[in-house]
Amino acid sequence: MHFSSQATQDRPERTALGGLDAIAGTVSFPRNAEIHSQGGTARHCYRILSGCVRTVKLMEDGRRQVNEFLFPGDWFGFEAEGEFEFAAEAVGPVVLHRYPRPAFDALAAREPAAASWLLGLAAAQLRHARDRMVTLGRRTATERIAGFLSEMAARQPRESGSAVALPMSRGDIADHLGLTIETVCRTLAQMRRDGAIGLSRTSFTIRNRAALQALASATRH
Amino acid sequence: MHFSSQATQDRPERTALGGLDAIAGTVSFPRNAEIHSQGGTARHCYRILSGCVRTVKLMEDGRRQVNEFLFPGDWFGFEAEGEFEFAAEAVGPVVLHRYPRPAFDALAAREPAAASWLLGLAAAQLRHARDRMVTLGRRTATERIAGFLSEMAARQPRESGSAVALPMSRGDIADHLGLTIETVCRTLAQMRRDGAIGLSRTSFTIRNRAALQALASATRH
DNA sequence: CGGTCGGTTGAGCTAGATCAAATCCAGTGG
DNA sequence: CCACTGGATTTGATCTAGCTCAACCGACCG
Repeated sequence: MHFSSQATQDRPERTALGGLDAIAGTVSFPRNAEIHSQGGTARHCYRILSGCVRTVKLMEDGRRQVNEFLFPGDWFGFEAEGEFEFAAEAVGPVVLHRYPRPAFDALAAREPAAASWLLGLAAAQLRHARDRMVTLGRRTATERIAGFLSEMAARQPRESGSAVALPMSRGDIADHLGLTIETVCRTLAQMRRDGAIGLSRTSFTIRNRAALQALASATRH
Repeated sequence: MHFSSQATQDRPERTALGGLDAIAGTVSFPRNAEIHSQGGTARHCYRILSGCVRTVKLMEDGRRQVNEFLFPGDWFGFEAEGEFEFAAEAVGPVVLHRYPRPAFDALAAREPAAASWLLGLAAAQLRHARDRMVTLGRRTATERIAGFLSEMAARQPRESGSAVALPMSRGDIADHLGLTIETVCRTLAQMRRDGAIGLSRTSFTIRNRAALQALASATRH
């Protein structure tokens, strides 16, 4: 899978896209605050400075899909045209840079470097979204959870063997992976019993990377 | 859901992006031929002139995910960086315009209009991919099938009430919706029995649009 | 110290998968 | 034109991964 791109694509802002600094505003949100709503007018796009954001689609009857978890350096909201197709919510306290869409779009239209950087960003998110379709369409609960833990570990730079933060709730994880809270709990508990991971409410450690990888891509039958 | 964008975004080619014509080659593929392979070097991107293409991800053990079905006017392969993350295959006989990536990328880097058109294309596919995540993560088999039929009907311009082509096999549909062939068959048969659709192997007709819409977005419980 | 809100665990239940036959064509050859 | 053949589709019977319902736990908070 590909996760590398999102965390590293804030670079152009400091080089070819210096113009972005000029239009950025800094905003903060507390835990569970709505940064923008599903269906709301897309007036800004955002880059995360600190904290974790979830993007959420809600069905009329309350079923929920968490499209992605976003971390410092990640951008969101730039692909909306007119209105947001999903809500963005703060998982914990977050600080963001916020860019007004008119100025942002104008910069992309004017600066070829900005446009191509933005295209790369969209392409990376598209590739990531397609990986997730395989997960949601064809993987078992154990594979989904193991893959999710691996992704979290890969996206959080830290010394190997140390704890990986799980800032989001079990419900968020369930709605991200197309499972229920109970299945997430049970599967995590089983992995702990098997010695693959250490587990606490808000973090985990990889005890046996090979076992976790095996679970993430188990060949069926 | 959004499907409109893909079928209409060949327009700039005839206006601001006249340069694309100069680098296009025309190629044909027979039924089930591989247009490009998963993991192959991304030397071209493509636009469909006629026929239907499926983009496919294959897991090591043979589980398959059909990311999308593409129709005349749709583009694919432009978001690959280095190598393709999925294979593209001809559902039936297809004719394509093929664009060498170096020339294509150069045009996008040079022409702001080309870049912004391409960004719109990527953004549309991203929004579509995210709609599909809700389907794959949270919808029932009946909702998936009803939604799929509605999408096919919306994407194939034709006089209302006439038959909608289903050029792809039941297996393709199953792998697109994260179901099995048997579930696809049974669900379609049930909808026919309920009078919502007329059904043949390679097409269907909408007999009762309201009933189909209701099935596509049934409120659970 | 009691309340509340996540999280965990247990006991069935069911939508959809799996396994197993038919059946239906489309294409082929006579 | 018709019989034949192989893959695609349909239908039936059964199984099970993951869901639902329910109870309990435990950390944090005022």
